[in-house]
Amino acid sequence: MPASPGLPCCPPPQPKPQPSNKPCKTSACQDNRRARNLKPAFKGGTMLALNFIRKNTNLVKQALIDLNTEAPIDEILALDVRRRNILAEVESLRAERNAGSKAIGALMRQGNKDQAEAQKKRMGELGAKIGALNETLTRIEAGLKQNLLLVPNMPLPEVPVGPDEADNVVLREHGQKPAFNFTPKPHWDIGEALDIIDFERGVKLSGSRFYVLKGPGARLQRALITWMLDVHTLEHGYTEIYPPFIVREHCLVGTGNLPKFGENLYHDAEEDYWLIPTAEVPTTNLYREEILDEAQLPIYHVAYTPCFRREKMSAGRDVRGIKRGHQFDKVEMVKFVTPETGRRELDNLLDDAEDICRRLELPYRIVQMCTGDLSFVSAIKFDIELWAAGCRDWLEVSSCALFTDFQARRANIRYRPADGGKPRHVYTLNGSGLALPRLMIAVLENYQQADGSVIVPEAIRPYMGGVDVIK
RNA sequence: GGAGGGAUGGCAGAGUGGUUGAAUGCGGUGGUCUUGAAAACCACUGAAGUCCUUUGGGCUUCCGGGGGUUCGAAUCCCUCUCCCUCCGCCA
Repeated sequence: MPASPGLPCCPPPQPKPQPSNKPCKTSACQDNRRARNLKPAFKGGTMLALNFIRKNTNLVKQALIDLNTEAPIDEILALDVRRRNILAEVESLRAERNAGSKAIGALMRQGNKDQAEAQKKRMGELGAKIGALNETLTRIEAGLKQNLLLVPNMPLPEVPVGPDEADNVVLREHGQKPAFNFTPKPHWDIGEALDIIDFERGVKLSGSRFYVLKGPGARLQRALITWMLDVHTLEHGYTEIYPPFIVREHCLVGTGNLPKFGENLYHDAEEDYWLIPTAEVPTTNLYREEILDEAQLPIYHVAYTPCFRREKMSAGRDVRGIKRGHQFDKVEMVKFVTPETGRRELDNLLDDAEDICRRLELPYRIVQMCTGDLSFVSAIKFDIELWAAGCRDWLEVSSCALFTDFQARRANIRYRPADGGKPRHVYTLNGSGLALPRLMIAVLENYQQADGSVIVPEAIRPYMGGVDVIK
């Protein structure tokens, strides 16, 4: 089944490497006024999704079954019919009024007052009619918009079909799980023994699911962050972004976190300020409401940010250790590409994330999400899971996904094709590269020694200020 | 937080109620000229929606967002947002 109206049907061309200091030619850089005064994203992109639903209703409904979810498709189609009927009527009335009003101007200039007055009266009546119809139309369009925002992305044909995570597919496994001649400890024991993770004081400050990193523990995390940013920027061709950690609501609508998943977000009670749950949100929205030049694509960005999540939906899960907190750090990669290159770019993105695991010499595996475990916005998604020897668990440290034009439609991110044709929506992708707490867990647990110390992986030693072993 | 000034097409910048989707300049595209190029000249140059007898044509909407006045709004009124200047506060 097609992922979207713009699904690529032929092998994409070789992606071009992105010069890291390419001059930024977006209109936002030339003049940031437009980027600040945003129109609702509805009129542009989302209408194309509507068009797709209209023409491929059966495909969409089958996709919803595969995704094991629901969306108000029938309501959308009904509203769509009403909308177009009323629109046709309103527009022809408007055309009539425009012509009539123009005639008034001519009559006035001729000094023909009586006829002008009569015409004014007729146009006034027309105006009332238009006003009433328009009010109905506004209501219908608002309803349509709300419903459309609840429709998930369509999975690519290659995504395995299954109702839940049991049908996810482990594609491959890399590296050797470390062998120990002692019983490896979980990271919460290692961290406390080395006095580099302070759970009690974290809870004292902020409650459950908070912790404090201390000394070499804090340094280890900082080293990993800096090192990963260096690898992605210096070797993988990404441009580093330091974005706001607080965004407006429309950004979260753009990436698909809202309106459906607001319960997992922190936001200001008085003002429209939301803490980001991932760097994906500000980074993807960087180019919202813009039309880029095709020559600017692909754009590769990498951003380090803290992430804030309420974990309402995972209450009670993973309460021990640092696996799942309300605040965590992450290095995130985001790509903006042409539709034709989207699928290939995902493989490259995944490889860029895997590269981090390989260089740290950590055992990992790649899991492909089946339809039932795909996120709301993803068309196809691969997770990277690191092996943690202490808790004997595979930890999800990265989710690499292609969103096709789903986010681009919601955030209205487009590009003008090099041949000068109509603007098209870009494809967006992202993947963690990587999430810090779980990466920390894997390092601590896999690199632990019998005496309780932890060896610092060679790749990040230059970033550890001479510390090779945490003891 | 207080006072004032602003927001127009890719950019600059006119436009204070009636063929203004928007002058003019720059940029861009195509053409004429030229051995080639430049210059000059000519033409074209935004987005979205919708309908039709759909390689095309019609209509509607859009001059920061929303609302109002009017037969008719870029133009008048209200409101919000953002930018700039000055004062206050501050990492």
